[in-house]
Amino acid sequence: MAETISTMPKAFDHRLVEQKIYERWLQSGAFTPTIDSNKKPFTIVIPPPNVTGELHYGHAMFVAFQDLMARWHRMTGQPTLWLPGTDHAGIATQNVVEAALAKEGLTRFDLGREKFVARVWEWKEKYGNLINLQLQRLGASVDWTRERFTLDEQLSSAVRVAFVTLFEKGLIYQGNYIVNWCPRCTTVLSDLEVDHEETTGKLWYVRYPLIPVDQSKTEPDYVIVATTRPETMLGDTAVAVNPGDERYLGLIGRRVSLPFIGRVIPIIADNAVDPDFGTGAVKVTPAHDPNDYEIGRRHNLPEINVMNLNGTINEEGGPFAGMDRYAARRTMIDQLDQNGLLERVEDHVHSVGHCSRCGTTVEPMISKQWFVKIEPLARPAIEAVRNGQIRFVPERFARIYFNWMENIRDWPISRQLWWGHRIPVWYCDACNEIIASVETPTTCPKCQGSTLHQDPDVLDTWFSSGLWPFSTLGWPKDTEDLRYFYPTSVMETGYDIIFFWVARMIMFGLEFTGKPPFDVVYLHGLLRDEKGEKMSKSKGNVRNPLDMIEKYGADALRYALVTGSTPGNDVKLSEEKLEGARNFANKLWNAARYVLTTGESPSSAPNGADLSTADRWILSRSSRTTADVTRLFEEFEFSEAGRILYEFVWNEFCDWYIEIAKIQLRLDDEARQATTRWVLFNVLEDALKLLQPFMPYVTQAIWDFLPNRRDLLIVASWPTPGPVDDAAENELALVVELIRAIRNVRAEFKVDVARRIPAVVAAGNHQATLDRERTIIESLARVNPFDVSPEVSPRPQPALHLLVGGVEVYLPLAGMVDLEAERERASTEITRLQAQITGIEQRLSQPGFIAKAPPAIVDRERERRESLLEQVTKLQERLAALA
RNA sequence: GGGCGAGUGGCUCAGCCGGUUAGAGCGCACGGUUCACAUCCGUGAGGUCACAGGUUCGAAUCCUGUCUCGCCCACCA
Repeated sequence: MAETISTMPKAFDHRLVEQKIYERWLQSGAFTPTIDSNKKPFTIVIPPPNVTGELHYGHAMFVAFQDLMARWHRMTGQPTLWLPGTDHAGIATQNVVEAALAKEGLTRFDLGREKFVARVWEWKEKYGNLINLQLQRLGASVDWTRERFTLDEQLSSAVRVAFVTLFEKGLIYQGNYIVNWCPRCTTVLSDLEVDHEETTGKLWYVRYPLIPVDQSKTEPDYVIVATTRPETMLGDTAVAVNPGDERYLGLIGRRVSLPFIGRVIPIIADNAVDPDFGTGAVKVTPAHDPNDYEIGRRHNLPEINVMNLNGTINEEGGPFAGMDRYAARRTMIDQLDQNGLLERVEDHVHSVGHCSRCGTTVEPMISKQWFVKIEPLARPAIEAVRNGQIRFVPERFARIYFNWMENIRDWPISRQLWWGHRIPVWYCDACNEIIASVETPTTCPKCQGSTLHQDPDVLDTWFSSGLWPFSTLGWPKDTEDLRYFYPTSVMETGYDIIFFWVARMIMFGLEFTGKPPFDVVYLHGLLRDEKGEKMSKSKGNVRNPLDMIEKYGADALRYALVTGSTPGNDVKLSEEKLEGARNFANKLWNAARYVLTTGESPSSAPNGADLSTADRWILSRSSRTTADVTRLFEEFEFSEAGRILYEFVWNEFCDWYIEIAKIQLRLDDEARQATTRWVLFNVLEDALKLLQPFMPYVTQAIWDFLPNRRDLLIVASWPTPGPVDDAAENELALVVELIRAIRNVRAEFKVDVARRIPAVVAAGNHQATLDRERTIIESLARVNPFDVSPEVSPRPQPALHLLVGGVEVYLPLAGMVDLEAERERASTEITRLQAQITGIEQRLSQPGFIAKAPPAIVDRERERRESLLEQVTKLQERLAALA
């Protein structure tokens, strides 16, 4: 497969390689794991994207993280399954299709249920395919042979089994309760599907006429109540006051007449009433307010629903029947005002619930719905996290999870929608028996009647998503996949769906499989645009990841998404960041180009004694990087791993080792050349392996050029770190520092880049090192001659003077040395060093430091002081010499 | 009303289970077209780590409080 260097373009062009490489991955079968009972698998099920539309950046982020994990684990030899699929996304998809229909001037009712659902399926086909295409373009190493969709027959059967199981355990019940109702979607919503927004509304003070008991003139003739939703007064069935409120003591038990309707309703006492709010008297509308609902239940008040499902007033609303709720509100206020029943109006800031899918103001209403009794499911789900069976990364989200789970309320699961899993409940027309059944029943088990009709509602889309980690693997059947890959390893998703999804998966996983569905919940931050705004279609700041892939490459996008952030913290993505990542991919590409031009790597590893200091240094750095990246991956610190790889590749391998390698290869020394090539290839290969999870395309593209490469990089084995070589690292650090210092003065004194300057070095005990590395120093610092001896006497004069560690360098630059400036430089440096010494001495003399600080720290401080003092001495001698 | 996160060079962010001289990328300044790369190379400037207390031999890092920004939760008629 190896291509030749001559075909390697000067810059990495992702457009030329990405799709071909993906094709090869597919053909290789590498994405499909081989089940091996001797090996522990690594499993991630994808958070199924909604088939509402195309993927956006946020999806690209989870792809980047999950693919990184999958690719890494695959290379460590674990059978790795990353299972793809999509979510039918009930209300969301129904709404987008309805919106599309609206453009044709149609509603779903014009089509009817069957045809409408067919339309949604067409939509699903289109966007499901687009999503898959996008996943491929992103390089997702998902196992397409196991692709799932929440409405697949198998998954639908899982839904029915789950429902019936809960039903039979008494954990699913049907009831009339107050729920959130979206009048536009005409469906119930769970609390989570309601977004609350601070809104400045009005508080209307309305007079409710008291029914007189005697004709005494001293009593008031009405009670004033304050309301933000006057239209709901049509359904009032009481006025409530706090039992301790002295103002109203005499009125409790009295009755008022409800304006417009004339209904006579009692004044009751209830502790839920806050005497300090409004007038201290509150209208009670059990059918349209959650608080009032509770009060109503406590006092056995009638529950009068005054609204139709579309938000218009129903026949209970008397004169307002048929009007929209807001039109009714305006009309009622006008009339109250005209009749002298409106006491006053105030501005009032309160939070108003909106449908999270369409933005319509939600109406609390009493409605008959199916609910999951959640507490019995929540308890073990809390415990599983508390006892560490499931770990949240970052940990703080566990507290958020606990807080929600401990205050959880029953979950309304029925939805008055057409797109979704039909509730597996049938009603017998003859005897009204309720039949929950996995298979469609034909006769009523109670009366044997054969006229049955199915509940028209569908299930909340999250009901099926909650089963996803195991329904995708075959549950409720006891499949080989389920046995092998479940529980899954990591659930990687955004922190915004902890309640919607993560919590439900944990509850359902424990309930239905007896096991936590995953070991770790890794939560990435949310992606924001360069201004820090949440990306959303309504804001118009969503960009198609394909555009960015086209421009910068999938590798760049992925690298940019994974680095420069911490788990759980939001990420701002700018094009500058993508550019940087693209440049990094190109840097790697060019490093590889260079390595390839050097020829071929010797087939056998060199004898350790043949390695130069620089060889040993880069191999040691490579080992350290390998160990660090592996550790960071294990700790889910992907960003940090990406950063150290960047530094290693760019700053160590490219900036230093390759430059040194060029020198070593120029030497007339075949053994040295061979060794250098071996090191170049060796380090490059490991770097490619380590970067494969971040940048799978460019690394594979380079891999293809390496000689004797048959296998794909994706199935190469993860590198194991070799030994570290502290001696080599220290020696090269000195060499680098020395070269930098010389370059620094050259730049400062504007010495022509090409010009070689002489250097005289007093190396002290670094004599051997500098002698050995002289070729490198001469070449990279452009010095010649490079005159090294333990001590220099006499000192060159005039000359620029540098102090690097314990090494003194004299640069006798004819005509450039200004004695006064040199004195200045030396004394500035002395001042700087003295300040450091003073700092250290303060530390050392602080009471307790020597006694309490770890000895290693104390020793280090002492050594530093010695070294600094030595430098100061040298500088003082220098100063004296300049005088 | 409760909770969480953030505040570090011009910008975007690391570091934060305490310990040399607080790092990176971008931007900026100066200098570079020879043999991997101008999507580049070399050199440099730039930070009272939001503020105030405290703990400690030692604090960007731990504790308390304050301010600013963002987010989440909550049945504010």
